[in-house]
Amino acid sequence: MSTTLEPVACCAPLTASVLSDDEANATAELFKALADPARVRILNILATSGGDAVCVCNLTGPLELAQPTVSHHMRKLLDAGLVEREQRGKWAFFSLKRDAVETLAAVADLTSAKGVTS
Amino acid sequence: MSTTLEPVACCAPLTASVLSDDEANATAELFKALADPARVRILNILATSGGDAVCVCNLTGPLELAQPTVSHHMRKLLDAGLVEREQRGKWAFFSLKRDAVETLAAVADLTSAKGVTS
DNA sequence: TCGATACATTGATGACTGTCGATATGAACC
DNA sequence: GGTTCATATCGACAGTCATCAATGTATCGA
Repeated sequence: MSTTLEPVACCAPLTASVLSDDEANATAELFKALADPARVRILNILATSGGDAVCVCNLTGPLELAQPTVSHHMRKLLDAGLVEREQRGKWAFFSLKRDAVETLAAVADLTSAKGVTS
Repeated sequence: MSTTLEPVACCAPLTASVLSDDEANATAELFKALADPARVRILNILATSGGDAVCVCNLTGPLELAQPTVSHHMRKLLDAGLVEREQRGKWAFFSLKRDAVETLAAVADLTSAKGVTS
């Protein structure tokens, strides 16, 4: 009965499907955009603003960060496709991009149990 | 009619609830654990292995990374609470931690529309 | 006990990232 | 046109991170 309990070699063929480089990179990039407390707070503010766009001057205060820093973070979120930018006069308004957030939720689920879906 | 279209000041009171430092940091830490292509692939391999634990020697191959590097990534995932470690003789087997993945999915949803529940 | 194997840890290095002051851009108002 | 205000970009700095060679630790087989 020692055969099944302690395999001589653990390195089985590993039939699991491995993500392609592009898929893994894209997923990591998406998570990188969220891997910072300031950006997490920004997205939370946007999410809890009832769908309305928020201008940068409304973010520097709660975040306690300098204006260039906030601008830097907004660019990251913009590049990741998580937010949208809309110019209103002097002000730049940002809002959550719905489909991107759905993608995020999907990827989070993908991490848990995808790759075997039919 | 110019009053409502272009506000003199955009900086409204901003009633949105701001995440606490601890909450934002914890969320960012969780995403940091996923902000790397290698770790994304590792989780995907663990997820697609049908719930069975996978040993490190099954990871170095597909990941094309040196053994210390894989060990480094496993520690990150372990610290984030995303995986569990089980020693079987010489081998270290890792498996996905179910509740942690559920937390991840919850946080991903939190980012989209929490703070107004109830 | 000895050698081999699997994995973790250390130390070093190169690359990336968050932060902010200074400056540039651009729109609104006089 | 000139001034003011909101935002973006640049440049610099400090801190973090991914990577791997070398080494340490622990387990198994002989």
